This record gives sequence, C-alpha cells and structure tokens, in this order.
Amino acid sequence: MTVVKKNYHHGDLKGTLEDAAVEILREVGVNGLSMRKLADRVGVSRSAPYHHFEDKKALLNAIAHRGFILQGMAIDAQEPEAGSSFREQVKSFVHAYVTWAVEHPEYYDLMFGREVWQENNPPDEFAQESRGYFRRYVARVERWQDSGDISRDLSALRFAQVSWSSLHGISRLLIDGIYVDKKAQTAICDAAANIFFKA
Amino acid sequence: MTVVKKNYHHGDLKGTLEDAAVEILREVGVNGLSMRKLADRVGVSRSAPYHHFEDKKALLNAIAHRGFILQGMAIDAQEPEAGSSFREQVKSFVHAYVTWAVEHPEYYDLMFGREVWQENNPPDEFAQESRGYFRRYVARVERWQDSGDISRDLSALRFAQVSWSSLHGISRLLIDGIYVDKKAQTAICDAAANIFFKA
DNA sequence: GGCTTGATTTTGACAGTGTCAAGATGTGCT
DNA sequence: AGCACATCTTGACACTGTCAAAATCAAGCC
Repeated sequence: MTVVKKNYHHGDLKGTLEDAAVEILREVGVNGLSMRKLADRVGVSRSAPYHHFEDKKALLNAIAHRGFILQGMAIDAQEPEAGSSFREQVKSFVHAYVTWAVEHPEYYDLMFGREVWQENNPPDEFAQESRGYFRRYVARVERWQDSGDISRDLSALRFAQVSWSSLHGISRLLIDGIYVDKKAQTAICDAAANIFFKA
Repeated sequence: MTVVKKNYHHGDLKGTLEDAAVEILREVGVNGLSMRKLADRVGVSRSAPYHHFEDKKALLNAIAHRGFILQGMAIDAQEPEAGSSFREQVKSFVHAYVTWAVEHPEYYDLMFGREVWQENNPPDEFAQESRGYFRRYVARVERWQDSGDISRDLSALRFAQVSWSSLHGISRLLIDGIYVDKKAQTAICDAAANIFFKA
C-alpha cells in the first residue's frame, strides 16, 4: 500500500503543498495565503517550501498551471454533444466556461490575475499555455465560420477576442461579486450566447 | 494667498495622501503600495495616515471613489456628438470606456478589483455608486431600444449585463497584459461595437 | 498674555510576512 | 561502515499593517 510518511522526509511535499495551497485559496483567497501558514498546515517548517518553489510566485504559477489543465478538461468533457444543434453547442460551451470559473475562483483568479501576469518575471511557461488555449478557441471559431454557423464579417481572431472577453468579463464580474444575483448567471450566459452566435 | 503649510499640521493631509497614493499605484501597482512608504513620500510619520483613513482599505476605497467620478466625466465628455450616426455614437462610447480603463489602470484596478469588492466589510458607499453607473447604462440601452437602434429580443438588463461584461473583459485583458498587442485595441473595440450594436 | 480644548502628528511596540544562510537530519549507494 | 546527496529546520533580517500613549500645534476664552 502507499505509505504516507510523516517523518523528516516528507515524500511528496511539493504536491502536498500545492493541494494545501489550493485549500487555503478557497478559504481565504490569494491575499490570505501566506507561505508560513501553508507550511504550518502541512506540518513542515516555514522555509521548507522554498526547496520546492523558488518563490511564492512560483507556487502560484504552479497552481495556475493546474487550473489551465483542469479547465481544459472540464470544457472538453462538455464538448462532444454530437446530435445537438449549433446553438445548443454554443450555449453549453458558454455555460461550461463560466460555470467552471465561478466554481473554481481559486484557480481562475490566478490563471488570469495580476499576481501571475504582471508581477512575474517569466510567465513564459503559461503565456504559451494560455496562448495555446486561445488558439484552440480561435480554431473553433474558424470551424464555425467554415460551417456557416457564424458570419465572416469579422475575422476569426477579432471575433474570438471579443467573445472571449465577454466570457472573461462575465466570469470576473460574477466571481468578484459585482454581479450579485447569482441566479442570473444562466440567464446572462444564455443572453451572451444569443448575442454572439445568432444564426 | 493660499499658503502651503509644511509644519506639524499639514493642512490637507488627506488629499495629499490620496494624490501620492495614486502616484505610487501608477508606479508600482496596488501590491507595491505600502502605508509606510506612502507616509514617507508625503513626509509624515508612518501612522499619521490612520487619522484620515481608518484602514488601508479605506484609502483604496477613496481612490476607487475618485475613479468612478473621473471615468464618468471622461465618458460624458465624449457623449454629445449630436450629428453622428447611432453606430458612431456606440463606437465612441466603447472606445471611451476601454481607453479610459487602459490609461488609468491605477483607478480601474481598484474600482472593480478584489481589494474593494471582496475584502471589504462595507463597500456599500460605492456598491451604490457603481450600481448607479450601471443603471445609467441600462437606461441608455433602453433608449436605444426605444429608438429602434437595437432589438428587443433581449431585455435591456440582460443586454446591458452582457455588453458591459464585454467592455470590462476587454479592459481587464488589456490592462493585465493578456492581450499584448496594444495596437489591436481599436480593432477589438470596433469589433465589439459591431457585434453588439449591429443595426 | 496664559489655559484649556480639540485636532493633528509622532514614537514605541507587536505580530505577521517573504526569504535567505547555515546547520541538522535523513536516505540510498558502495 | 562511510560517503554523497536530498531534504528539512533554526536563526535572522527587513518589511508590512496597525494600535496605544505621548507629543505638538491652532484657536478660543479669561
């Protein structure tokens, strides 16, 4: 059986730290996460984490990285509704995006937040990562244009930029509590789908 | 003449603090702003600011408050292009919003950021304030519906929510450096205007 | 003038933070 | 056994937000 070590050498401290960090982020948000409390919770001394993450930033980077993977999986899991109409596909895509964001703010905040994108020396590793996700989205738009489901008035790039902005904006406003009426979430998503992808 | 006092009693410390804080925010962002450095720059002891602002949060609140006023003025100043077409009006509105946000991230970050909306006991004073701005926006949409410039397929509220999300999302993605191509800004704004307000 | 009242600012202090250097402790290999 | 290496801890530093107590000034009243 897999033994959980409790001694000097932890075994998999790195993964444990990430797990615990996500927990703390859920509980108190990014400004409430301190390296020392994190170490405490894991039962390790304050500077042990620094042997696995160069920085606090590096830790947050790693978590954002997880977020990208998780969100990708969540959205892909929703994807292959084969028999449904184009409009339905779009709706479920929009819902999948926003719902995941709202349900996982501890990841979403980091994936597209200041901490990672502005106050970081090399966000290269997932500048590429998120760029990849965006490209996949642009490709999706191109397919929709090819099949005639949306018009070619705008380039796929511009359409993707604007529509993704909207998804991102909706997610942010809901997460940050600026749109308070949580019940409106589905209505807003439907409205967005209608506006962007009207037949 | 108005004398600028430099002695023990400062005269208008509160305003001076706000000014200096905005400066610092521009230079190093919100995470780089510390109450002590702020006091230092103003030439006052570390705890003097606490007689004018209960908290660091209260300071940030006050600056966000300024931001709402400034943005309102900036957008209104763009408004009354009387002879122009509906489409042109919408375009210039979108541009005014996004341009102001991108040029004043030190305000925009606070107006719609975590610091104010989540980690604050009573953001009531400008929960109302921003709510007021949003209502004005909804009213604007209603007028557009009345004049037949946009359809009534969606309620004014939903349309306002989604379109504002898009403005907010575009602004955020540009400010946070996720949309790196600054030259694309105008193109993105135009595309947004086209999508949302197609005749 | 001096005294008091109130507003304003400073000093000292405390707990909490990120992070590093030096040392301690364990694991695996020969 | 001994060695090399990975891993973890202790001690320390500068910095942060914030408070209580003391100092300082401005204005009004005698």
